[in-house]
Amino acid sequence: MGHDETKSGRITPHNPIADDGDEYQFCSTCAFGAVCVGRGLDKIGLAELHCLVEHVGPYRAGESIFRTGDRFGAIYAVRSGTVKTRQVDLEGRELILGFYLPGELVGLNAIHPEIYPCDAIALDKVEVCRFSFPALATLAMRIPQVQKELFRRLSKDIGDASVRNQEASADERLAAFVLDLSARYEARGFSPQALHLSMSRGDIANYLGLASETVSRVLRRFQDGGLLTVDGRELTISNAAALKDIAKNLLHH
Amino acid sequence: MGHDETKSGRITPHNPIADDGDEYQFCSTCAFGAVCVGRGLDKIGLAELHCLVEHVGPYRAGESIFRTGDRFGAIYAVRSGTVKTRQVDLEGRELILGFYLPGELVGLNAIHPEIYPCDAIALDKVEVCRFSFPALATLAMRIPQVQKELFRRLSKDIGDASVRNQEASADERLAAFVLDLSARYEARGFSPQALHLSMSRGDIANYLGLASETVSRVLRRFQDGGLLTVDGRELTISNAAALKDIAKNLLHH
DNA sequence: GCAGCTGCTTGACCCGGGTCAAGGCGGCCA
DNA sequence: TGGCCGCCTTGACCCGGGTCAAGCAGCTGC
Repeated sequence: MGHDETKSGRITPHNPIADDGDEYQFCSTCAFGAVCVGRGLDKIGLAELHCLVEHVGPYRAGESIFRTGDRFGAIYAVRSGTVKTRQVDLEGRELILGFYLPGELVGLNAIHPEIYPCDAIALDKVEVCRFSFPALATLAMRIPQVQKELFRRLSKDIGDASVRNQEASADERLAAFVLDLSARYEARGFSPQALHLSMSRGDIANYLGLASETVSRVLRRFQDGGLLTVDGRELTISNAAALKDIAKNLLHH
Repeated sequence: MGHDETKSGRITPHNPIADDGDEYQFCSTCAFGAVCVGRGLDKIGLAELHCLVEHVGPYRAGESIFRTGDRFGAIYAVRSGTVKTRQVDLEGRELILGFYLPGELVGLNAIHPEIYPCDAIALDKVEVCRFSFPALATLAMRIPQVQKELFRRLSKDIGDASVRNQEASADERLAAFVLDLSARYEARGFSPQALHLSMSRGDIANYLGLASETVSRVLRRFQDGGLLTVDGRELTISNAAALKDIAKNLLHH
């Protein structure tokens, strides 16, 4: 990590901010940054991103990062832990919109209404990076990769949301949910087989449009069929191929 | 279109592009332009948008504007007619993602995969404006309103897509669908009471996750209850308040 | 005119999964 | 250590809406 790669004509070897190692270290733990690095954002761009980011947290399970109706000012990248977003309808029923793992962006759906349309709630100990949206938009005017990355992330969320709209059996939904989580963990360097479910069965059910009893029953059936093992909130996938076959119509890969 | 514009020092008084009336006329019929005007895009910005837009069509009912797997290069604004987007799954079943009325943007979900993830199909005679996305992104780097409008539209589509994910009864879905169409027509200057459904019952059913028989039955029930009148594909809303009450949990306004 | 087709409507039946209810299993605090 | 509370599981029952099937209305072409 302590390696300094002086590109072009850098001449301030002792300046900590000039230490690329530190930059990368910072960004390898900060999700959005990591993506930018991966996608070719250069070191100067990275440094600028670095300047406008603000570390927030840790939040404890149950605490809100933002709430419905708050004025929109920033998007958040999850650094550690898991966040859920939810709406509460007129009758007080909860509707889970999504779960966000480290490296994922929360709040993109608030740009349009300029008000957060949902609550973002920590499911466990959570740390986030806060990106002031006006500042980010301004940076995007100067750095094409930043703009491109924002467009890409926004577009991706549209696609992801539409996939969920499909009518599908409980088995298909759950298989797809498990595989989706697995792939997202894997993309972040975690094991794709052994996953920890930070959310309750009730949250999963709500998110998938099922009853929590159904989630229990289907998981048991999957376990009896040798597709996976569940022990409380620890889940181990043992036959990914079979799960993929069940979920094939929902996989957007 | 044969107009040439010299930006910054404008010195060509007889140049048709300098005629603001023409510009606005153009954009009042071109959906995206209209929005830009409404949101304060200045005349110079408008002229630049004008340059990169390309009129395409008319398409006849059933023709594709783009197809699944085509390389992403542009987004489309509907000028007239109605467009549906759909995916076809492995078993050949269709899944309707959305319907697009004049003034609405199609193709935003293709930015991320860089491949159109769905087909866009004309439901009747359709004309569109084609915006080269690279060109639009470049313009967005220079004109904040263009960038902002793109972010806004992308964000809005995320919110709209998530709303549909809710579990809801057939009555709620249909009431919300009718009211949504009504509001979108009204926003474009059409009557909010008397709507023409360009899509088949099957398409509506598919979009809402219902069977077409159910759509028929619910519409009949609504008609018997005096909420609306249906005659083939002509629909007249007679009791919007009652519909809103049925759909209240799905209305995102 | 009639045939044929496609989209819509209506009825009869049935099943996936929601609901209700009764435990079981931890985890936390006194 | 015990009692409580939240989460999870499992069983029994039931209903909304899907499916199947039959008829109907409007359109196009011969």
